[in-house]
Amino acid sequence: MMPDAAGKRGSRSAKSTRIALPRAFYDRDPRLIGPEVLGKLLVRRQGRTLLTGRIVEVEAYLGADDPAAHAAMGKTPRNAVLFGPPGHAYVYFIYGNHYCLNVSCLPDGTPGGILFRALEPVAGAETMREMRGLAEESDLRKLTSGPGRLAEAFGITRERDNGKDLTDRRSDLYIADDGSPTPRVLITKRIGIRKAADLPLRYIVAGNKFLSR
DNA sequence: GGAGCGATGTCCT
DNA sequence: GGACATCGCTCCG
Repeated sequence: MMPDAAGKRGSRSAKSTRIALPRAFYDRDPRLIGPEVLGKLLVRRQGRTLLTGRIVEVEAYLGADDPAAHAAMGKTPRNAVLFGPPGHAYVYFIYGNHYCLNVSCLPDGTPGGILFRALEPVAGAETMREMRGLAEESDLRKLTSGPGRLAEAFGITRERDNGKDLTDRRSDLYIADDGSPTPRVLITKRIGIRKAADLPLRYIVAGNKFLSR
């Protein structure tokens, strides 16, 4: 008679409280989103298997003020998603070998994004291992600790996923909040870039074992 | 366990 | 033609 979810915390299963992060979450400065998206889940439907990873490391990329950002030089066909509405996947191919996943931030017309750098596997680790081509006894940390690694483990490619709406729970790729507590966050310099290398725009879950490097 | 380096596609100058 | 938001392999200690 009183369907008050907030008052029934103890009786809710984790799955029933798993909701997609809404578009408004992304309609902000990436520097605010970075620390808040840690602890959320990246969810992928891969055939019949559900792949899930907890987000433990991200980086913020800005617009014209950030020389390291793909958006710094203005809108091109490649980076157009960063200039579009918030909450969409920006996937690019780098070094001839790897895909990287970002989510667009800020309102339509204003560029910005968050790069996903590391996940902690939650469900579907066996499938992730197959996607990565790793042996069964290999270290779990090799699955998703690095932007190229997590993209491979989740089968993320530009062809399949670029531009996809990550706020749609019915999609085969979205970001979810399962109500888990906000982790303790540390902020460091970004990794693997030449330009603007000293800006403190990397956000990590303190002490997590699945960080890159 | 760390430095060095090759692989390799795509974009922009 | 060069740069690149990477990875995994060597080689060296």
